[in-house]
Amino acid sequence: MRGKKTQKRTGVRPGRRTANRPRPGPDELARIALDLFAERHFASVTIKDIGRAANVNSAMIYYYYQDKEHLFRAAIESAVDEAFELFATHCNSETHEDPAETILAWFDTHVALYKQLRNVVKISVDCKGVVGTAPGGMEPIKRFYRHENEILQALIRKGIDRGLFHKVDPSVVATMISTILDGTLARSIFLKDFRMVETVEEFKRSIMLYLGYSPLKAKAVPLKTRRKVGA
Amino acid sequence: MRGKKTQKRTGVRPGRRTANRPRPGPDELARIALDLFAERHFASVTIKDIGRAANVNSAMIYYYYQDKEHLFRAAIESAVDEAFELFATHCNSETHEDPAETILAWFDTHVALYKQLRNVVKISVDCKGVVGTAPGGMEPIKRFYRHENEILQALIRKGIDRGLFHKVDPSVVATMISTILDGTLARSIFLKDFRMVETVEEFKRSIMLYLGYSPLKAKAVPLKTRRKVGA
Amino acid sequence: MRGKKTQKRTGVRPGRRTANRPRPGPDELARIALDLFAERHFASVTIKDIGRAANVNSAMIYYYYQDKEHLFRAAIESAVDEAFELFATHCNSETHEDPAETILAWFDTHVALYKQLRNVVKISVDCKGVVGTAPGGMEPIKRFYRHENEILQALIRKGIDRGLFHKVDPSVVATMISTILDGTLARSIFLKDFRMVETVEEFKRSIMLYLGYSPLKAKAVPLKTRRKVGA
Amino acid sequence: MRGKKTQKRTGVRPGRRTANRPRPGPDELARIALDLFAERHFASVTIKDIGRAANVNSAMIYYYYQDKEHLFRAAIESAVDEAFELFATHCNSETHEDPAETILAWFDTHVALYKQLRNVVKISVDCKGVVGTAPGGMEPIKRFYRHENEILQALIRKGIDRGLFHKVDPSVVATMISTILDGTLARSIFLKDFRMVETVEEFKRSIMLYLGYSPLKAKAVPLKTRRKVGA
DNA sequence: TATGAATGAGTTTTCATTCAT
DNA sequence: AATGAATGAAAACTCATTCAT
Repeated sequence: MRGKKTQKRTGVRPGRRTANRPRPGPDELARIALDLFAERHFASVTIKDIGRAANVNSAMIYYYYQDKEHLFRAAIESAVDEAFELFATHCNSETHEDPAETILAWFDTHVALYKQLRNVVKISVDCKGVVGTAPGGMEPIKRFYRHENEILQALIRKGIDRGLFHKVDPSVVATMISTILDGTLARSIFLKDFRMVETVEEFKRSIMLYLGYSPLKAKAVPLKTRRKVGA
Repeated sequence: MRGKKTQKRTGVRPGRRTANRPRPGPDELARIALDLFAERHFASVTIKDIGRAANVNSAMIYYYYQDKEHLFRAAIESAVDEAFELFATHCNSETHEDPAETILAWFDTHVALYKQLRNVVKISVDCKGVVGTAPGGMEPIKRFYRHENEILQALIRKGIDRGLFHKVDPSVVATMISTILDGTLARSIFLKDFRMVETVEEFKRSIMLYLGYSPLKAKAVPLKTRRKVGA
Repeated sequence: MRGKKTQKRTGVRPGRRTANRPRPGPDELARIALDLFAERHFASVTIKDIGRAANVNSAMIYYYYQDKEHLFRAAIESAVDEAFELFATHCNSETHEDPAETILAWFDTHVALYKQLRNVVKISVDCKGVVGTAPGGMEPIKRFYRHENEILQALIRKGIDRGLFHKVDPSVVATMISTILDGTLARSIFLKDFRMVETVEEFKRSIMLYLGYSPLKAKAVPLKTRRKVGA
Repeated sequence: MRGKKTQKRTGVRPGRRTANRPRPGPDELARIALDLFAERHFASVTIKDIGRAANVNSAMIYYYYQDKEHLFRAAIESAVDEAFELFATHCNSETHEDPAETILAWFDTHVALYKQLRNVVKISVDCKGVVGTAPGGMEPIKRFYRHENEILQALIRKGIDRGLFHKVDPSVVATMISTILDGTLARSIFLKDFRMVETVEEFKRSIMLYLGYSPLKAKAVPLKTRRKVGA
């Protein structure tokens, strides 16, 4: 009991790490964990798995995070943040005059980046089972969908204002689009033979039809920079 | 595979604790397990949980099932079977002449029974993480979606044949509907404030629009050859 | 992930135990744990230690006890019960007419059985640090000391009633005796060279002096008509 | 052994965070650790706890102490030293001519300072479980009790010499007093409703009775400086 | 001196699974 | 069929201790 614990342990001693590669901090950890949580499930991913994936001693995880669950929450936030960044990038790069085009590009973005975006869906589905009824547990999820909704609503409102779309309820249509994309991402999780591109292409058409949008109307409006008039 | 043979359906059997309720056989077990798996997750549900929920000694589960994973597979099948039954019931009760009406009723069925039907979505999302790459692991899921697709395709084809719908690709539209419903069910899992009824109502409108369906056309069709037209 | 868990583990399989010796139930477990807790400390005793001492797989402890702390509580109760039994045996066997003799025998009992009785003291000292402020955590301890106090008070009252003792406050003297015995037992824990027998002998003398008891008085009184002789 | 050499007592030293408070040296560390060890238990107190309590990076503890156990030993010594200081203060301030008064004051000191003094008891009880059979592990404890015994013996001998006390065995009575005080301190640890003042008051009376002391005898002796004739 | 980061060796606890009866 | 008891394997989490800086 006494001296036994004092003995120098042979072999590798703690406290080294000879600068192999940039050691992951809490954020990298969360991002790495996200991938695992999205692929398997909170309960199926072990702390050691995460440590291994991050090339970190698994005890380090507790240095940054109180808990596996706290890490999970950080991972959710990470997923949401990542999605927000994608959205931001999208909104900046795709500054079409025509809101319809932006919406269509929105669909395309989901197709192109479905691997990242479906993480949000996967984690959302798991989330309740993990955080239970803990206060604020579902917050990031809600935040994500609220944000997405706002973006879409704004676009729809813009289209209506310009007389490009029917006078639909922007909130409802935004939810429809979001729901369609959720369904698309969900499917891509569990159905290997899901023809995402093809299906999304039809969804685009369907939504435009629903909005009463025709490229003709858009063309009628004289605008300076107009690229890619919807195929 | 699921051990139906072993199950005695002969009502109350002799024994000590007969008074309480008939001992659950493998099928009941799978159904009970399904609820738990759908609510939490494969890895978060213990065999004892299932035993407790089924009022059965957890060792008994191994009498019927080789494995927790085998039970899971049975649970999936159970979910799929249950969904199929709902479909069958739906198809029989809702024998509308007009395929559009049947499709619309299809949406309504999902709204009405979303609690059962979303189990399929939830379990589908989890499935890959549980059965991994095991052969046949995803079979029931695939079967489910194939079946749903067939039903929907048949209806769409019928509509096209009767000139009620545009000449769309039945397979694609079936997938669209299915995807929309998946999105709807998925959302209902993790978004408490999802306005399912409202949203689905618009989806119905949107799909009908996409199919080029108007009630007028349907009424225009003469009534004589209208009994039991499709199967 | 799939079949790996199904594989038959070679070597010893769970579920046997070929009737070597009577397997300890929860009570034996608590008693065995008591010895370890009394010797070391709650936090220094591992569940494996207890399992080893009881010749039981340490997971079995969780079959009977929710928790290490619950086991500790059971161990306290076990210590208290054991002490109560000793007290009961003592009271039955030592039915002296003279309460002074019973009190003196009480000291002797502590000397004779100090190894068991000091467990109560040791565990009492540790207790607060383990159960914290949990409700009812200190209950058994309190119960023990209340019980001891009642026994001693009754004896003192008897002595006073018979005119053998001064009119002291029975409650206070009972506490004094109890405190002396605690001190004695505590010392025996950490001082190897503590001369318990000798010291207790003097304590006996001291207490009798304090009570104003002399064997002469006791003997002087004829045994039948012994009611309230002294003033 | 305890690293007193290393400690700078030169008030505030230069450095960054000087403003807050002087960095604790090994002695302060030991004293702070003592409080924690006395309140919880060696094994329940982490090095980080101690660092936090001392407002020091826990790694610094290893700068002063080889080991957690070494720190514990220093804490014991600290407790013993602290008690010795109290004793010394007591002996100096309470220089009664009459040894009985000094002994009575001794009891009072314990009542007044029980919070510090019971640390010794608590740690003594824990000690064996921590240092095991390590050589010299129990030394400070033994030293403490030997010292206390000497003080008390000297007083008793003085009383006997002056004809104030019966011719008792000074060693035994010293042990009795010490044991009573241990019992008192021990109780105060685990029994909230222990009436210490009241009980100790009776112990004082009891011991004086045992010693055959009466204030009258004391008064009979002419003495130059006599303050505070026992109230 | 000081400190943040790192680590190996536990410790408690859980659980699928099996066996004797 | 049924069940209580048993077990090995792991998982989450802790912590004394050490190292680079």
